[in-house]
Amino acid sequence: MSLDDRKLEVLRAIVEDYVETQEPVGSKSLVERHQLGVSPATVRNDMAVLEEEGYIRQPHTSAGRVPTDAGYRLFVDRLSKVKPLSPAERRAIERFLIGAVDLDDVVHRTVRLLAQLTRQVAVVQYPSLARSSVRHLELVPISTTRLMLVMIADTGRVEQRLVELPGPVPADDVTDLRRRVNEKLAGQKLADTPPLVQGLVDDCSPDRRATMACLATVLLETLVERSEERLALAGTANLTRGGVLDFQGTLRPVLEALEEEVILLKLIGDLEPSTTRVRIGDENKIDNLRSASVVSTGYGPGVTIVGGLGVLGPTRMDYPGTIATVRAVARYVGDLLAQN
Amino acid sequence: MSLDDRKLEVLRAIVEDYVETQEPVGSKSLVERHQLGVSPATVRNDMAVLEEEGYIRQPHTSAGRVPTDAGYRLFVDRLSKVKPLSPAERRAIERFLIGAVDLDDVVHRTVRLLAQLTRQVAVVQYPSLARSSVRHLELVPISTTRLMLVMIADTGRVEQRLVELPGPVPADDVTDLRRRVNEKLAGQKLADTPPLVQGLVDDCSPDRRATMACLATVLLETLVERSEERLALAGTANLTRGGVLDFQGTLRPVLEALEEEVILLKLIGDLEPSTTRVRIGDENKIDNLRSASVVSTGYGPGVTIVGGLGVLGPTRMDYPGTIATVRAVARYVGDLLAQN
DNA sequence: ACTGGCACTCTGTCCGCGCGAGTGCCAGTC
DNA sequence: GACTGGCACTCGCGCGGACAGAGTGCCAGT
Repeated sequence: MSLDDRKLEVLRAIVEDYVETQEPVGSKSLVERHQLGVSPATVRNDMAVLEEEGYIRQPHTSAGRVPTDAGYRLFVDRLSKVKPLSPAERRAIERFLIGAVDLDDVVHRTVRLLAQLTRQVAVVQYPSLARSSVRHLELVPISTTRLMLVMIADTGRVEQRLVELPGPVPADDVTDLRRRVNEKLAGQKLADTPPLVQGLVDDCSPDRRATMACLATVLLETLVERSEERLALAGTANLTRGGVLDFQGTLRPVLEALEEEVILLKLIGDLEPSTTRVRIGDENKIDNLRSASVVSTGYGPGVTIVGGLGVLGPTRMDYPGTIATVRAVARYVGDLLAQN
Repeated sequence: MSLDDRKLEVLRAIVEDYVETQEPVGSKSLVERHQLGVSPATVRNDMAVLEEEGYIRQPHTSAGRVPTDAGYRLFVDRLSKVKPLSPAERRAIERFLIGAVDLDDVVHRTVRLLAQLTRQVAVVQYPSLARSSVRHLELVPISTTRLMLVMIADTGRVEQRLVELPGPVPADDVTDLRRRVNEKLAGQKLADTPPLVQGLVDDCSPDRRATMACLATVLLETLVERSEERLALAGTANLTRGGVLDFQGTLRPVLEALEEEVILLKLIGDLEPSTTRVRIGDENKIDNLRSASVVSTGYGPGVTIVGGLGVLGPTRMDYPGTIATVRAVARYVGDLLAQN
């Protein structure tokens, strides 16, 4: 049995009402609040069908209906219209992002902005090293046998690592190392560097090889293995919004999930399609987030994507509004990065 | 009326039982669980006095007693013995901190360790810039009119900022700038730098003065104003431990407070006395944290203190254990920093 | 100074009840 | 055939009373 237009309309009404009131919605109140042009009894029949198809369910016999994950899915895919941002929101975004002085600042401002606008938990991934190029590598002597390696990426990220050298290295040698390393690696995509690093060691004169090998190890760690991504998080207090009603009674599992960077990255960091992605309830495949939805998208200067950002909230969330906000913020951040 | 030894013993017993069971403790169960050598009736009299003095209170008439903030205070100051760490905990600390590769890593591992050991929310402040010295300043050309300024502090912190120059500057000039800046500032305490920065501009030849002035502005921001401290946070999920019982029903205010870096810094960042500090309930002067206690201490290589760390939990917390753990972790972190 | 006993108070819980919202179904109507 | 009005039914929820249990304060006695 396929769903005709009115049934879809009923589903949309249920989702909208439920999101707003947080209470199971019944047939009578539904026809009162929306111009469906039919009687409650008819709506009831439609509801029965929608329930059979798995889009809505009753918390208890003889209570109103509540959308299921599948119901939200259908709503997001086919029923919701994009909600344009209010001018006030646009202004808020602009005001908030102006005046950011460096990458850290941009990321922090963005994540707070997102949390504030969506009134949900916001996550912003730092520009991914895997998608960055090396802009410059700097070697700073700390002591005779220690160097600080500083890598500056074109996305603005700066990573540093301490290098323990096998023996004392004179200042001139450091200068030489710095030159060689930069000649070889500057401008390269991080992903392409490993063979080049190996080349660096091979090209070295034997007496310096040990030093270079040391440096190479740390370089590889910094450039590749350690490309473990960084994140910023804000708005956890928003989880307490809907009372304890959302998240089936306890925030525990959600807070736990939010502490795991790996999990968050999986949620927002899957950057393949450049479009906005919505994961509803079970769809995000993480037990702790059974009753949470994630709206995420990629961002970057121009069309390239260097990182992800998104928000997490109860499945019962204002999808159209959230999607619009996430998109808008991502676009503004992209523009901001493009200016650098 | 002063409190004799037995009354203090009763208070200690009440605190210990309440912390453990989370339930108001009555006179009968008290004599059962502790060898007080007197009858419940006697204990009741003592309790009446303790209540009069404000150390305990009854949630409702005819319920057991619960310690007040003042009760916990007295307990912490005079009644609790330091609880030595278990060998397992010592091992956990060592294992956890070994293998940290850089400052970020140290801080993150520490904060997670603290959260795990105390089963509470942990906060670690990055080594304060205000207490650091400049180790090296690096200028990296990004474009002809842009420099990246990277400051490396002796505590391992690395700060970067973008400098917009008034006009194109040739590479040689950058080298010169770098040399001058380092000659003047390297090795100086950050707090002492402002006059030196001014000197840098004054000493400059007129044609380069505009550039140097630009750089100086950013330097000052980076070195002083922007000494806004950084923090790491972990273990928020532990807030949900005692059910919703702690924190009078809602985590909301606590989560909100935890999002405010300023507030957290005030809590753990007051580094004057090098001893461990315990702030109980109202004592921390923040409305949102009325029902929370904070145990914090400073850490640093050797005897100097470069930052603070601590944990936050319900006033009903295991003070002796928490204090011991916080101290131990701070000492280990200090040792770790000293090695650099 | 401590103790045993007693009356009292209060909370939490369980039960039963009635209300109201909401449903499913069915017969009737357009 | 699709929609509607009506009706009986089901449940969750809130309310009030009764009850058990824990804990107290007080007092007289040792």
